[in-house]
Amino acid sequence: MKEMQALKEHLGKHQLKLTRQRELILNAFLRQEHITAEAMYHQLAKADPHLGLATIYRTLNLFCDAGLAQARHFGSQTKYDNVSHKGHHDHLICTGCEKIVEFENEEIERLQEEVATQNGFTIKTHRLELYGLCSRCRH
Amino acid sequence: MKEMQALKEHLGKHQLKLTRQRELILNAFLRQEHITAEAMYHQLAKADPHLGLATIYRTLNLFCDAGLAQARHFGSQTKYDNVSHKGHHDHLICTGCEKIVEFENEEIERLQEEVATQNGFTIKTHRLELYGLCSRCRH
DNA sequence: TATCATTTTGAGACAGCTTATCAATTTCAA
DNA sequence: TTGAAATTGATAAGCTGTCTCAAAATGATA
Repeated sequence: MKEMQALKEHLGKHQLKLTRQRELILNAFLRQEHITAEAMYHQLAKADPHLGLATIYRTLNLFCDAGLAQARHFGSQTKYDNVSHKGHHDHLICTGCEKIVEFENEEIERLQEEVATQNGFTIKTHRLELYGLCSRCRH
Repeated sequence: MKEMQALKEHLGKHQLKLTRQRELILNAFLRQEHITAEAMYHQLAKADPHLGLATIYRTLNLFCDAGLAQARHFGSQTKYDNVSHKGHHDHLICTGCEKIVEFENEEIERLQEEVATQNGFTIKTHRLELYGLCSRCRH
């Protein structure tokens, strides 16, 4: 599993340790496209009733540092996106009803690469969010 | 000033009143491209030391309802964008040295509109961030 | 201009989400 | 196996934003 390898590499580089909790949370996280800490807390309560919410937050933030996850703030909550499902999932967000529609557009991706190259950058990940009103909320 | 007109129109339609505070906050807001409630609170402390933070929040949210402002959640804070400023730029962010390069790409913007239309959305604003390494940090 | 129902304000209490604290536990290199 | 260092769990604390409510301001009406 390449995500586990990536995590181990990050841990090694930063004198961090691989724990049972981190493995557990990573496995659960990889099954998601995006999830909140709170949702993961409830989801993992069965597997480990003593797993603390703080540990979930710490670990998800660790995944962000390791490049496995990306935090997205919406409303008052933070959603953690699974980066391995991403790059092909940008978001259309309705500011009226908070509905989120995922989309992919290869042409946009290509132009992003172009812009990056022009500026001497090598893209690792990106975030594209379009905010507006869905057809229902426009009326 | 057309923003003041728009505000008055909105107030009239909703049985709301024009107050000294709302005028003060609007004038300050129009000078900004985007600002947080907290920042505006400090900025206006000189003009009116008794202006409450809750009033700032209420008023900025009112501007959103009136279509003058657009709230965006950024990190743990909410930024209120001045809708009348349209010089929008996107960001290239180096994860090595945290350098930020601003760019604009009309083609990407056009494609965004296209995607939104296909999904029945009307875009009000967007956010595009490309994360990667700049030429210096790649080595 | 005076009246007065309605809206708004300011100050602080409150609520939701996230992070900090810290003693106890776990990891992992030696 | 040992022990320094990192991590955990439980909870306190912090931060941002909203709610409450008595007092003040607004503005339609007379």
